[in-house]
Amino acid sequence: MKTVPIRVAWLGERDCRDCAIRSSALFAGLQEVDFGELHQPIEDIVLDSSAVLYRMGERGRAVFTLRRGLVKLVKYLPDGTQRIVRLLHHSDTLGLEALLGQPYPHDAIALTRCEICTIPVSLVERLGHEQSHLCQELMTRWQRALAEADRWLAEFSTGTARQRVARLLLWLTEAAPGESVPLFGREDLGAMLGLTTETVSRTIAELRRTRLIQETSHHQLALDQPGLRRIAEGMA
Amino acid sequence: MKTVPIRVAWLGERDCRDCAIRSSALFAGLQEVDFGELHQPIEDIVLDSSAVLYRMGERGRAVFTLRRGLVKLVKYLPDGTQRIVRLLHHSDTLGLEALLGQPYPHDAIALTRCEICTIPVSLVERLGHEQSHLCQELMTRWQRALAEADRWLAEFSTGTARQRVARLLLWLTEAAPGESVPLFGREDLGAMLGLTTETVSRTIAELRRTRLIQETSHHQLALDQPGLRRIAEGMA
DNA sequence: CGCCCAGTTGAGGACACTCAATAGCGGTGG
DNA sequence: CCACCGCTATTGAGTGTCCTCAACTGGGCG
Repeated sequence: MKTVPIRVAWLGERDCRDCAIRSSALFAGLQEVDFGELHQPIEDIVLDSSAVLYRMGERGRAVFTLRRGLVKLVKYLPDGTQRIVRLLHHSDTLGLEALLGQPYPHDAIALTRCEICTIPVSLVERLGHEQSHLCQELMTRWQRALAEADRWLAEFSTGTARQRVARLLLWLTEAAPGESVPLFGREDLGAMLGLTTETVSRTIAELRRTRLIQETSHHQLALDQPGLRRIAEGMA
Repeated sequence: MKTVPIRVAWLGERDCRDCAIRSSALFAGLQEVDFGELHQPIEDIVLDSSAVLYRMGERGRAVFTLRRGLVKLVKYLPDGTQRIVRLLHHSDTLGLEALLGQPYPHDAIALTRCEICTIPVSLVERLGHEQSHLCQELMTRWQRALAEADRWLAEFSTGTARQRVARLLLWLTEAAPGESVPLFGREDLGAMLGLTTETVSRTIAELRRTRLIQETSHHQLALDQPGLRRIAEGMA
């Protein structure tokens, strides 16, 4: 269990009006006029892979919108082993617990280089009083998180190692359509799937031998999606 | 895959003012005056064990507060096997997805006899416009659900069969402190823990032999909590 | 009374885990 | 520039757990 120092590059502040993911961002429903209120404190940061966004137990003063990259949420069992309970990607929201004044319930750690919007809780609260639409938007975030959690449980903790790995790879293509799939460290994959690093390694090696996955460049994969889908569903 | 007919006993309508779990219920924060608005449409129903509250895919027009009993949320994998993704108990909220106009994402099925408040979505929406406090309350519900989901993943899908069963039994005592623990069918237990019915059966039998659990009456257990805790943490 | 379903138990095998040794890769320093 | 170190990934052998298939038991209910 090692700690990675936070390395943050400040991109400077920007206006949400110009944000590339505005349509899927937290303030999507607000009318133009509202943006006047919030152009100051929102900050846009970049995290390197394996940098820590926040730690479990920290009292949060911000929620985050993930603009680019992948973030893992990590829980630790009593015996010290870690379990990755969810993966967040483009346009997902992190740290909603802060809105309720609660400490963050996981470690949030970047799996790839990430761009992240930092939104102070105070700002959301201020807007929340006037904008009942924001409430709807927030609930949608919660709901999405919950749906992902359920799916995670159903797909990535059930079935053989081959099935789990196949499902995870397919999930990763869905998460970033068109882009090539990043291949994570075996330890992370194991923690996501409830498997040991050795088992994951063997499984990946076998998928490679049978040409269902191919490494196009450094830690980037091309998938045989139909083939993997057959495996994921247990038809192989 | 069999279907169980809904058996519903209508208790008649009642005023939330008198509700026994009002302090933990959805409208906890509303001032007295607000109750005038909502004494009509909230209904209080009773479900027998294994009755269906709602089915996955149904377009929901109500959210539910569980006043008494246990409810399972069931998802079905592509191959038809079922997985119980969460258990709900006293004062939990179900079907929040209906507030977003979405279909329910699971089957909700009573595991014990249940008392459940049915709250029309229209009512929540109506109140939501005036009461920003309600928004906070709703988010708290979402958050609790998510925390449970994460815990579920970490505790009940990891470790040996003995550990999982022990953790689930301990969870059940937490969920209803003081009361005796209900022992579910082996099939349900398996679906909760990602194990087969046979494995669960063997494990339960072994726990019984080693006196860590004892059947006090029909499907009711007394637990050796310290002993089970040792197993749950892997110290046995 | 006998059926039916749920639970139990057994035998055998498959799969994933453990422990351990090796191979590859990147970075550092001589 | 190359040798060395450390870390990650890979591979192997052996073991243990859980799954599968199957037979049997017992209680509840028609």
